[in-house]
Amino acid sequence: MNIAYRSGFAFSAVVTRLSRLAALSDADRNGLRDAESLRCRIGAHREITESQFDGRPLLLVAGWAARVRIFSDGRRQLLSLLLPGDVIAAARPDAPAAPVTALTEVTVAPAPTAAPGSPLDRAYAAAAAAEQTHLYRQIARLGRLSAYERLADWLLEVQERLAAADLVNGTGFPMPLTQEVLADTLGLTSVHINRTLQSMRRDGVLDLRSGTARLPDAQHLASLVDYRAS
Amino acid sequence: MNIAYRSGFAFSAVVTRLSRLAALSDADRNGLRDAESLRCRIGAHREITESQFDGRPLLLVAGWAARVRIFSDGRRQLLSLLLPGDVIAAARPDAPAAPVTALTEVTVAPAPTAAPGSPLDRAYAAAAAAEQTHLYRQIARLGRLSAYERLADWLLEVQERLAAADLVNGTGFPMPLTQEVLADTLGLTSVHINRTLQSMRRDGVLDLRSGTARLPDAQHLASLVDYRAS
DNA sequence: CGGAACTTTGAACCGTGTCAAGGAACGTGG
DNA sequence: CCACGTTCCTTGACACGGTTCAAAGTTCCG
Repeated sequence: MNIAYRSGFAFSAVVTRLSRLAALSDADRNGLRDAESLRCRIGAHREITESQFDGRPLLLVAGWAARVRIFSDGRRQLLSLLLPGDVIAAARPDAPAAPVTALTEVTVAPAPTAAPGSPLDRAYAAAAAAEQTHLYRQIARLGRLSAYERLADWLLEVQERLAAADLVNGTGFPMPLTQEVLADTLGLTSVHINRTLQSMRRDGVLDLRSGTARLPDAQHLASLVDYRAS
Repeated sequence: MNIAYRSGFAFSAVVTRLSRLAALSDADRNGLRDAESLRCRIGAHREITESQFDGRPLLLVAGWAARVRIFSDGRRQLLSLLLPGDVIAAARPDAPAAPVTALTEVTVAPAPTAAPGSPLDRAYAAAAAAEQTHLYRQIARLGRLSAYERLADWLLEVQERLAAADLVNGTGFPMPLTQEVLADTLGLTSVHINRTLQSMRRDGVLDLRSGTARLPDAQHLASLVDYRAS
């Protein structure tokens, strides 16, 4: 019962998130606590591999990460965003090169193994299902939405996902990505991201300063992209 | 042992595909045969729901299908393509509206349940993993590739996936989609798909006639999109 | 105080969309 | 077997959203 544990805010994102996916048992919660003691910090821009913990899946305790595809000519696309409380599935050896990269400084811990059918197991399954939903949404975003709409839809998704880990409060939510990373997420250029962000600010639908975002009119953004909250 | 079974080519796509994902046991193969007798045909443009077989996942025995997102203003995006041998996972009730639609006439059968750890179970898991890989690839395609590149990458993917079900032969492979459906797959317009297809034909890298495609220079297409076959 | 990383701005350019119309292919019924 | 309607494919002219290139401004941090 060390200091890190007692102050333990860093871990609460994981517990909060997973608890909402399935009612965890005490055994599950203890397993998560044990895993916490093994947590480790990874600097921004570093690659995250499961090798730290002999190939087990990881829990993203704090910070933002993403699965990234880089083309040989330098083009880059973020495939899937990983937020605190998300599970980083073990990469299959045959998988094509799509490493997970830390977008900010990141804290990870090994995911405790769950007994089949246990609440924790169901939470993992629900997390995997949620990730698939995010992939579908990203596809629709890239395929059919304009730059303004892509940003609107993405901001709504991030807000909702962070809320699931209790990381949204009255003043908004953390948004630590640079405009260039945002561009690689949304399939645009950083120049155009910049212009689009400004037009959202002008419209009074976005307040983004010093790494914190607020959506004063989420309703309106949602109507732009016919968004159904889950 | 009815006629349909003995001539049973329709089913071999499923068995072929799953056998390559994991060495199936005889019990698994028998289960697939039993499932076959329950197969049912669904017309093009009809929605495919699991309700036909009390909510169990389905096997796509023949024909093409896709998970589709339709926006309220009519925009449409195909999220994930389903080819013969693919597993159509049961939709979770909380899932956002992304129904599976038959793109051609389609034959489905209920997926036999697999004992945990059995070869069939591993085949299902591998199929799910493959689907996730396809989603990542679709994201990279939509986010960072030009129209010409998107088509090249998509054609290569389809060829490879159909080959996994033994549906590619010397004369090419089936490609029954209209240019409009192709547009909704690749996030483009049908007019632009048309122009891009023509330019591929002019370049001698695509032969597409009467529902059959051939890629005379797959190598070159692969180099365009730095493609690594799996 | 200096440098690196990030954001902002402008002007020109281009890939893709839009709109509109005509042509080919295909199935269906007389 | 032809006539017809429907669906799909093709083409042209033009518009526009987003990119490119280049440079200046800002913020942050050592």
